[in-house]
Amino acid sequence: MPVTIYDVAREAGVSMATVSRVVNGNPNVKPLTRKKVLAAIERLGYRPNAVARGLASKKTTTVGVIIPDISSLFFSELARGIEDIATMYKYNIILCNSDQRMEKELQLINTLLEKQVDGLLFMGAEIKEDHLQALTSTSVPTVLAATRDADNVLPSVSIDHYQSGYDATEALVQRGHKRIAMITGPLNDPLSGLMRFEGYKKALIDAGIGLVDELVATGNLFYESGLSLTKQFLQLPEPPTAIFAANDEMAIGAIHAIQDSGLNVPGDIEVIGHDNIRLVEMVRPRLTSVVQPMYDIGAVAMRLLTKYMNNEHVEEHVVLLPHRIEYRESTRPEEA
Amino acid sequence: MPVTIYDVAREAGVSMATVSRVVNGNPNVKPLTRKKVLAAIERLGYRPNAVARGLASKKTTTVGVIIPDISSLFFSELARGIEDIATMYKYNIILCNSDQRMEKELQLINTLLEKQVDGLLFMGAEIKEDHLQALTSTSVPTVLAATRDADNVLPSVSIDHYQSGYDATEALVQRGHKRIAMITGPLNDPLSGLMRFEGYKKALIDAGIGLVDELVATGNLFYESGLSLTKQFLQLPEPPTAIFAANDEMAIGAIHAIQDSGLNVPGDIEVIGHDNIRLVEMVRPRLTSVVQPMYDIGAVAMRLLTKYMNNEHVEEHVVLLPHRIEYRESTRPEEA
DNA sequence: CTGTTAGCGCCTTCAT
DNA sequence: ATGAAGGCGCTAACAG
Repeated sequence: MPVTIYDVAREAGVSMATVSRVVNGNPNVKPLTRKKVLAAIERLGYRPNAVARGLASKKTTTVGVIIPDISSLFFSELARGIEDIATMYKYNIILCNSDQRMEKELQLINTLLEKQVDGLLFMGAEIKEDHLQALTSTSVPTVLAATRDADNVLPSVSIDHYQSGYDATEALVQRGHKRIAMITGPLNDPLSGLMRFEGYKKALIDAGIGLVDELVATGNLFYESGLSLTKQFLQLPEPPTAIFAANDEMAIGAIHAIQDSGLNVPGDIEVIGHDNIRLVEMVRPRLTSVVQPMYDIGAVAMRLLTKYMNNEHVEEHVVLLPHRIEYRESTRPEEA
Repeated sequence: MPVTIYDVAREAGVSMATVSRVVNGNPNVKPLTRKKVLAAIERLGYRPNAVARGLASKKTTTVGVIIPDISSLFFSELARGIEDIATMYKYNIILCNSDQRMEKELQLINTLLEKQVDGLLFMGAEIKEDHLQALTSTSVPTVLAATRDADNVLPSVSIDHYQSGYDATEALVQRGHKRIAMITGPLNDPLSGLMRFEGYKKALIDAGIGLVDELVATGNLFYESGLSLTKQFLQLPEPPTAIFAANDEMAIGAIHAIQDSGLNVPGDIEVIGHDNIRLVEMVRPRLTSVVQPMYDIGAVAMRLLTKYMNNEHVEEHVVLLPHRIEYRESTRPEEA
């Protein structure tokens, strides 16, 4: 039923090799011949079969993308960066949600390899030995986006989470705060969880303040957890005067908890978030946040992957993108 | 280099057909033989080539998904519903952003068909003749999600946008309002734009209020437009006492504009949004909104698609999911 | 229950 | 510049 390259060849009075050449833009075709073939293609409504092409050429122009949760504000932005660059380089993406479940992740890697993707883009929290094993035992190139394996064996694109945690805390220190609370992410996440927390601790120590256990709480990155954990902070005999939350959603929860208790942000308590998702502009006061360039991470990761798929030389296989703090109304102007 | 079904056959001392059978779970294999084959597969680390399988079987277990923008709060939720059900039925999805540009949409349809997807899930605003043409001239089944073509020629899953606009407005009418403003979506979008607006008009007329031009503004669905358009409303000699925004982002913008001008929500002005994205819980006051079940629309659309791909009988090819209003603090309790 | 044999639609040398 | 022919790895009758 569907028209094949063979039908076109017959219609145009040439061989299938010639049709293949014009379809693939091979210059070794006489203009007149090309024209005939093009006409036949048009007449028959020929549409190349990418699966057949994939089998013959061993390239699918498709990359697999494993993402924790596409409905997340954070990851969907990353995904957009990935897809845009993929499109630019003529790749399509197969998108899979992993919910960060290791078993699912490993199974997805396998499925995607079965589908003969030309490359793999992996997002997740912790990269364990099993991941490395699965990802390095194939010749299909892989790039990690917004994460990194401990020994930097895999190419990756991310920011320095230790430093970003440090910077956020330091900004609060510089505003004269002594009681700076942190709502961390899950600590089994080495980067967005642990590293940001480590940065926080170091900044406190460097400031001669030191860590106070009661000012640290571990959240789950969702709004509600920022809300409830902050309420607990507020019941302390001596509540914090500033809060650093490991992501923006929790930071916004913190703001609301503070406001609900009749206090003012930033007047009574300053709040700083992390990631700078679009939401930060959609609350009052607008949230000061550490900018993690999600879109760019996705875009750069995909670009890097194209280089590997193309066997191009790459200078640095671990790229750290810069971060910075975007100041808004949830913090006061810095003290002089 | 890679191990093929043929290698496994040799290793196990059987024919490739037998290997194929055990790989595909065909019951017509003696247990002992199956065991031998499985052992050989294990030993060789065989991984089936889905591209070859696709060529031979004419099934790719992959569906194409065309979405306006995966980074949107609205569509990413839809996408998650799609992907979850796809996974449940063993399909993978190729995800493509269209930005609702017709040219891009048509080109994506073509690319996805070249890739031999088993089905197509389309999201977008307006379904034009060209779309219909492209989508109906192939035997690959298509389902529209969160949209619908005017003549219902294609299967679709959505809500009744006319009714939802009507209901939102009526809720405001019932609260005693006479000056009810609406911030519409782009009116070239027949459903989320035009239909909701039509519902609004009808509700006003039914209430004996009638349409007031100065109380209608067209936004672009983004927060900023809700913010700025509401500011304009507030400068009217006689500002509205209630606002219905065509989506939640604009509604939140409206709330902030009202608050910025020193007025109270819902005390001075009530606000109602549309869609019920996760954001509605993350503002103060929390936003009353018309629930459009994004996740379910995606899930149901995908489920419907599996039926078509499977040649199952379907009762109703146009499904309208129910909507309702979730009341929160941006509206006052209904007057008795 | 198992093996044989054709393709699936295209790319890609290798000749010409 | 063009054609012929051999796969790519697997499924799907069809025999047996």
